[in-house]
Amino acid sequence: MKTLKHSRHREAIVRFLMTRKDHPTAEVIYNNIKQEYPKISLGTVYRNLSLLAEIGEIQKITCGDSSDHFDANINPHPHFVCKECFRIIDLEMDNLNFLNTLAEKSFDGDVEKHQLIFYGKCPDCKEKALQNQQ
Amino acid sequence: MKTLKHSRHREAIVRFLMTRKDHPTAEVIYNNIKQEYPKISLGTVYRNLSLLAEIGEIQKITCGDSSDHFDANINPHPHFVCKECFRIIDLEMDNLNFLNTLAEKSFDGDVEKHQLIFYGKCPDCKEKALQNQQ
DNA sequence: TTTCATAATAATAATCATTCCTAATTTTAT
DNA sequence: ATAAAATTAGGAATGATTATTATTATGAAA
Repeated sequence: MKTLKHSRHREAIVRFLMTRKDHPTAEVIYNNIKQEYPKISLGTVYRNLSLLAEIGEIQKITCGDSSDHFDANINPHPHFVCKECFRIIDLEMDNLNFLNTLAEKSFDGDVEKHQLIFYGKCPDCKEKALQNQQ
Repeated sequence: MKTLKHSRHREAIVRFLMTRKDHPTAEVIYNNIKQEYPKISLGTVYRNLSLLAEIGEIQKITCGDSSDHFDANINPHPHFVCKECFRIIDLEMDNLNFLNTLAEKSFDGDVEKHQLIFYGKCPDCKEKALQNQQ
């Protein structure tokens, strides 16, 4: 197994990700890190994001749009995706681990984790729709 | 709004999808339909899959691997993805619509639907792992 | 603190799924 | 049958992501 060496870039990626609640894409992360480290390359961002997700330090979110999103909050929690503005919102719901147990009762496999994504209209877009009606 | 015209290809795609429980990718669907309609093009498969998903006649499943998968069963149900063989399995669980209600209580948006994917080891891979231990 | 093995990187090419484009064909309402 | 509009094949284009390679940075051991 490969031993990790310290990397400023990787550290910066995690640090940046921890400041954001909106689950940015690799591209967005790249553009932001570039301000601190102008020479960083997009490939480095992708490589480190994969690595970090693999070792479980961050979480990759695949919500159905064209790009993957990343979340520094590895505590299992559901997400909401707005079908209008495509923003991703963390939902604060009670612990849903019981779903894994429930799933395991329905077949013979081992369940380790789950990803739960809700789709609909976010508070902002809901509000805008209401205003347009009047 | 565009009115749909009848299309043998689109019909064949739906018909094929209904015979499968394994949620094939566009590529797999293409290779199978090709045996009945050798001149069909991959673009046609993609276009029709998008269209069918849009009008709600089929369902697109984005589970985190490189390709989208498709399901003719539009009745909401959770999926299981094996982290070893990557197969997708339908889970037969009790109705989980209450999750949408629960989610709506946690913020101000409108929830229309959800996608629930469990990850772990499928029955076959679990069995294989056991045999290798002995 | 030098040395050295190896991880990490920049830059860029390559890959792969998916979408777009266009001219030709099919469908269907009249 | 006619014509408008949807559908198609074939291939080019796009866009996200991964792979490649030569160079640089890191960290353990001497």
